[in-house]
Amino acid sequence: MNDKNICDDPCPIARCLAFLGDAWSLLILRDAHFGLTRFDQFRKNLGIGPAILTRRLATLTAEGLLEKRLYSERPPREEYVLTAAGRDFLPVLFTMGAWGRQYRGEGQLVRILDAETGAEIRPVLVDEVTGIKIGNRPIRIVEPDGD
Amino acid sequence: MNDKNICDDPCPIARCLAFLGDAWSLLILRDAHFGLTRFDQFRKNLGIGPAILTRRLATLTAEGLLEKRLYSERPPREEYVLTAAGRDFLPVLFTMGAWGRQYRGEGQLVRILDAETGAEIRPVLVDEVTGIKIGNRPIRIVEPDGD
DNA sequence: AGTGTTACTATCATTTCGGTAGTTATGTTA
DNA sequence: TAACATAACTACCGAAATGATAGTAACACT
Repeated sequence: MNDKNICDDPCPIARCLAFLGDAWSLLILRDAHFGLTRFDQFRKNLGIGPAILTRRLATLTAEGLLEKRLYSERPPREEYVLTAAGRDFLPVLFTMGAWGRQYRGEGQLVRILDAETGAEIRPVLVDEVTGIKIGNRPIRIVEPDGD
Repeated sequence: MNDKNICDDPCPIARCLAFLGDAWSLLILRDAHFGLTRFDQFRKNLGIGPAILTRRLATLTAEGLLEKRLYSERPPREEYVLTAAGRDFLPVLFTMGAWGRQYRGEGQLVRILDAETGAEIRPVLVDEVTGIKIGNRPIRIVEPDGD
């Protein structure tokens, strides 16, 4: 799993996985979407070791999904907030959640509601143009021309 | 990252990540969706070591995303095919791909077309009931009742 | 001065990874 | 029939990553 190789990969899935291919990063992003911003909030909520958390936050920041923001000058304290790229990662988390709910849904699960209507959100991936669900039609992969 | 702990986690995203939280597993699933079924096909296409591939395939099989199928009796040879749970994982890969295309799209990328119409597929995650894009409305998380 | 808070860094045993070589069971070729 | 090829692995080992705990830095509060 070498980041450099993967970033040259013409597959957009591989590009995404180049640095987001581990569970901690995705769980950190999940928590960031649910409102957490500070080191100790992530650490306590995830039960992750501080060294690993530091490294993951640094990667997510370097890759532009999180941004450091000073929230106190004295003492100097920073928090991590989602960037546009980080916010746009939400669909990935939702889609994973939908799969987990369907295939690993034993027992009690967290529910995700529309904050205003209170209706449960049921995410479905569709084609933007046709509105047809992804997976219902055969697909064809086209490799890019040799440079 | 202990599987047992995470499987008790009430978050469906964490449940999904419990065993799918690494890049190789997701890339194997991607290749399975693109038609690969055999050990050596995965190994050559991914450039993954055989020991790791064996472990990942075993996990994906044990977790019900892939299924072993005998394709030759003499010599005995098995291949790996997607189950329903594996096929339903496609939206996760597509969503990752959409993010990768938008934020890591430098240079040439693979394109994914509808096999019949030839139109490029543009995946969007929407709420099944309202049709509104995920991310456009505030959400509320509801923890399950304490058993 | 002593304690608490927040965001880390340092250390180290254990685990996992990645790469190469070898194995098993068989078909194919000379 | 001996040698080679193929497919799907297993064994091994050095390197890297992980996880857990302890310690540090910069302050505020009492």
